[in-house]
Amino acid sequence: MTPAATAAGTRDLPHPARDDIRLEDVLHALSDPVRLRIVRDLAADSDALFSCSHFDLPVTKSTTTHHFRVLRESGVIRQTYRGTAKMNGLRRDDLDVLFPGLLDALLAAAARQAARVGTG
Amino acid sequence: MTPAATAAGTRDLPHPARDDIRLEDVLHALSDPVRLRIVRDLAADSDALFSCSHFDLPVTKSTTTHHFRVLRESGVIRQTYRGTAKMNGLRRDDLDVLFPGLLDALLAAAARQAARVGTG
DNA sequence: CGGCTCGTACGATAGCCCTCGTAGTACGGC
DNA sequence: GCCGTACTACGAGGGCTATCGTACGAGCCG
Repeated sequence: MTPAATAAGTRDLPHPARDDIRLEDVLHALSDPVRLRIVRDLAADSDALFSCSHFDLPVTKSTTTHHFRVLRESGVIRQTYRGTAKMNGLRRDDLDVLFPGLLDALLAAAARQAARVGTG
Repeated sequence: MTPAATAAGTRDLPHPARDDIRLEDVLHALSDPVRLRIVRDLAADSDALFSCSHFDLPVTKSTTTHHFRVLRESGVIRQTYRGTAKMNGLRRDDLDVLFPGLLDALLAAAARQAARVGTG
């Protein structure tokens, strides 16, 4: 009902401000295998936005919603409605300002482990 | 009672092998403020080994033991007995081989946040 | 309008985790 | 040998979390 939300069915979702993003929350969000995989997939095509249903995760839809919310509330991803779909994208810009090099190091570490163990 | 442990009171503690260290476990270990602080303190004097009681943590001794064990079992620190004291050191060598640049990025991120928020 | 798909909300359950207190073990010094 | 120090083990409690099922709202298409 907010005047800003009147435009083209764009419901807003609560995101933490950049300065409210805490490192512990980011690390906790990424310490779950399902969420780490989501972030890796999002980073693969960094510019593209994927809907929640685009991912093939070994959990139900309810749990998927939960994981995406954890990622959003920790400041790792940005979610915007596009019609009935919810598009997800990394908050790479904000994370790079707050913690330069961290995201790349994390993604590289995840990729390295996936190649080593075969979990990706 | 093992023959190897007979030498000079060196009780052994179970550490994960380098190839058994999992990124998710490392991130989970570091997602706790107390443990993140321990790691930051250990990294400050990277060569030195500190006993558990060296740290001034806002938790009891039992909880401190618990946190050090989580850090050890996740592969972040190495613990060795030295008489009655237990010396702690970062496993920087192993972590750098597994995840190059990750530890430095994490420490830099933690330092940056501490400077920003004043939690350090 | 009717139905379809996408995602949410709510409740429930089970497991994990942080915290602590108390009791106990290992080592060093007197 | 005895005591103090450093740390551990065990058990308990309280809270968070991951997971699910079911029921529901929001937008699109015919």
